[in-house]
Amino acid sequence: MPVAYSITVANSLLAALPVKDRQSLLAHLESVTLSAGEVLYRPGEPIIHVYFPTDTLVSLLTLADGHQALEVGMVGREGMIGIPLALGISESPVHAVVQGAGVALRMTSAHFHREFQRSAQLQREVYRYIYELMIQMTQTAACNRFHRVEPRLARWLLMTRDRVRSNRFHLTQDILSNMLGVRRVGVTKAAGDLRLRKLISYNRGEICILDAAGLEAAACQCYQIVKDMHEVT
Amino acid sequence: MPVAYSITVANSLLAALPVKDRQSLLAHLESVTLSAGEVLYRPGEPIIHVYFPTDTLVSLLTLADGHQALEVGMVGREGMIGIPLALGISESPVHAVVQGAGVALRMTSAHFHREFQRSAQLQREVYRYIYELMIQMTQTAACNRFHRVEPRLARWLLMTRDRVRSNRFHLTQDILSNMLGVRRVGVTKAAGDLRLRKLISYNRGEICILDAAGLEAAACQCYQIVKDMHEVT
DNA sequence: TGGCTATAGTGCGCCAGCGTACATACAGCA
DNA sequence: TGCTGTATGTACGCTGGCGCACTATAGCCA
Repeated sequence: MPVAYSITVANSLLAALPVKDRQSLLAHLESVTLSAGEVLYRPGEPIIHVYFPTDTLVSLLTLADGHQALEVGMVGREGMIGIPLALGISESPVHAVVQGAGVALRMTSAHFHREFQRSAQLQREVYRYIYELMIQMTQTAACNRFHRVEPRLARWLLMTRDRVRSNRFHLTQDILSNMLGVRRVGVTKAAGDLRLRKLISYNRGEICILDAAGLEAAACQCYQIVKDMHEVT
Repeated sequence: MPVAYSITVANSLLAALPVKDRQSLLAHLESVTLSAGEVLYRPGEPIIHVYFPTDTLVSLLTLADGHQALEVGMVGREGMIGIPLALGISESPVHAVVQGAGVALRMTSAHFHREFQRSAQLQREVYRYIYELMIQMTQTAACNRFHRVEPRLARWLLMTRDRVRSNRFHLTQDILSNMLGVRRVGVTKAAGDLRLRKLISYNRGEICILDAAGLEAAACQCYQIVKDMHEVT
């Protein structure tokens, strides 16, 4: 689908580009609707497109022998999927799975490569984003190691909210358990507790954040740490 | 200390550069001896130098509220310390702490910046290394989440061995516990077991790998996964 | 209307790792 | 020779999360 100029600002990474650079990207961008569960990248397979989410959410997942998946990064409107290309690598080290259905702008690897070489501004933004993603990844790693399920769940919901800019989203406990690297039952317990405290509500996958401030209090500090870094840098 | 050309090949990242590029770096490189425990970077503080380890080992550590440190990355002769500079950021998101004493080549941030702009080859190598580091980080994240202490310890020892190219190195259990994000006592147990199985020996911090193949068998697959990626890519 | 599937809730035994405290043991030095 | 600090080993109760199995409900479709 051809892309209107206006939609490019819906992705913060693109929005940060000067008008001229953004316009030059337009011709190669294509608007696609991604559906939940869709797998954008698999480790070892070549990257066909890069994606700039506007109102969708994508998880970066890694595997470990004999275990379920674990989310190591979350990408929404603030970033892009396909950063290996910016590092000169044409495949992804992780799975990229669509979490929240929605619209993203995409571009073939070849076009991205050309535009990337041409625009110093684009380079700057992408590298900066890689840095932010590394912060997110390292903090998430420590969080997964040390913190209890409930604070981690709270953090995850808040991060999702920031990226989809909505207090409601669709997510089953089963999927959540894969993100957090815990049993589904663990999510049931933690979520049940958050609901008891009137911080969230949910029903068959429809999650709603009722009290964002309260949820922040229930989350581990990792949420604030990553958020602060993002804003300061 | 002025640097002999020959030593530059001791760091794989530098060694991969064409002779010309490497020679142009020479003038700005300085050889320094790093001692164990030395802190190269602290989050929020500006990066003064970048480091190219030759026979030293540096840990990248992150903190989480109210907990000990956790290692999220390990850098030896195969890489460099200071990648944020390559991403246009002048501070490190993580602590960088010298684990194994030894020699590294270093360069001021300003010089690095200039050389980096000038040499497409250097850019290529550094970006490629960033990619590898991301693989290491994501795999480590999953490993820390899912695997037991003993396989993780085995993996850690093997990774260290690969980087210092020696079967002996100095490391107390206390330090190890910080790397793995577990109690010191947990390390005592796991290490004691590995010793019983004649895979390693140790005495007051002097660790020796006796049976590398056996240790690989005792380690989780994460070791091989990261290693394979490194070699294939 | 009934049956099927996806989602969520409960129960139970188990254990790795935690927090803590204390007991060695070795190494260097006065 | 003894002192002191560092490194290592042991013990004990606790608990969060695990694996597993089963139940309950809600939505969808035949």
